[in-house]
Amino acid sequence: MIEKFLNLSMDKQERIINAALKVFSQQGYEQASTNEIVKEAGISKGLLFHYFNNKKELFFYLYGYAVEQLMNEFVAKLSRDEKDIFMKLRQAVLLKFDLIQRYPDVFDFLKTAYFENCAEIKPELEHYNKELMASGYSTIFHNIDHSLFKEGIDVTRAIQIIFWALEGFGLQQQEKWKANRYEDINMDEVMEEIDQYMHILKQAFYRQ
Amino acid sequence: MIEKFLNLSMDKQERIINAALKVFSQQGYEQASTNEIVKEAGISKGLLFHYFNNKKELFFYLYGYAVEQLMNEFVAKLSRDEKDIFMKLRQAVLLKFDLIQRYPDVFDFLKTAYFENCAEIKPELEHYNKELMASGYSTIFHNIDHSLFKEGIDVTRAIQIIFWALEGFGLQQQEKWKANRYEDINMDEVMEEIDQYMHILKQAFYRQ
DNA sequence: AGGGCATTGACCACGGTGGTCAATTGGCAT
DNA sequence: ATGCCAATTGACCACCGTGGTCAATGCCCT
Repeated sequence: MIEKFLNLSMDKQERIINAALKVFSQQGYEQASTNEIVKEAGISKGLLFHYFNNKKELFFYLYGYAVEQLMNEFVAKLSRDEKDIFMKLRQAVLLKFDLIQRYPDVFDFLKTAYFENCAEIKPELEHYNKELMASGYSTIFHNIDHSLFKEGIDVTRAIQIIFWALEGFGLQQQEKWKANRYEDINMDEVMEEIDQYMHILKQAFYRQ
Repeated sequence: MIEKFLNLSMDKQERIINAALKVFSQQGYEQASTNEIVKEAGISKGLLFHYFNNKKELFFYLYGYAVEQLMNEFVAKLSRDEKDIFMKLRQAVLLKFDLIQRYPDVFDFLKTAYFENCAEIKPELEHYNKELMASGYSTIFHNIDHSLFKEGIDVTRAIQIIFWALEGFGLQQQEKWKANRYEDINMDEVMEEIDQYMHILKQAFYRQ
């Protein structure tokens, strides 16, 4: 079944994958129609169900693909031995923005999958999602040097605050970007803005 | 049409409103079925369409109701002359949690309405949502005393950070509460946790 | 008794769904 | 050329739930 799909030429695989990612991420599992997917991919309905037994199987194949595509790169590129939380988070954000720009549909798919509500897939999905988040967080927060912080500061909470600040900033940016296409974004400006926030927090929390 | 609805006894109005709020907030506009709403409200289909011309009209009536119920109270209770951003945000969060507990469905409705994607209502809705957020933010950030901050600090960004920290904390809590019923929550513990974060930020940003 | 509003729920046309399968195509070995 | 088999098509299916209607009924007041 699915071996047939894997024997396809790479670009045909990708055409189908991208079409499905797009439709699922725009409509959510239940609303996403296989009709729209095949139209978007430029193949016939029959062929899709020749490769995947049913909608659910297709969805979870995509989920696996997306996780592999994004998370593996994320975990791989985030340097394991960076001990400065600011540098680490800066790196993580940069990487995240890079991934969003390079694989917008993959990223969106994972995001909507995270909030998926459909009963048919929710339980299974929730389990995977938890693992995913946990591995992401551990990659970020592992091996952080607490001794760089001012004495008497609650380091765990301080780190949490730094993280929330970056998360908030990220969401604010995404709100701004809704209209624009990703290419038109001046990443230098964005990073400079981030660094301003980091600077404030560094002065607040780090030994001078 | 709708005058007939307004002439109903309060508790019947509320039964219908609550049913509709619940279904809309759980399923989103398009997925929400009028069948389910009337079943939940314990009335017949015909009656619903006797009060509201169509689904859309019902939805926007609910939206107005929800805004009135929540925002008016929020704006009214948030003291206009509090100049300390920490006190103001503490008040705002407390108020927000209180509203979530007292009107969970109303709150959820507004939240899902904010992320609504359905083309039939999105444009109109987006407009209202923007106004809503703007008025909320201005209520919070108006009349803040910048002179309480340490010299040389970028106050605007510092305030932003404080806000993001609280927002992040709030989201983290909501994640935790997903399982629990709102009544089982120990609000004192939550507030104490908040105060710990506030304390850290205060030390970081305020003149001592 | 009867006028008139509140209320019912069976009914409708419709659109779209996930999935199937007999028929066709296309490429390759003979 | 021929035969063969896998890749591919798209018309087709049964099904479901939808938003909305409307003739009929219930109920209350005069």
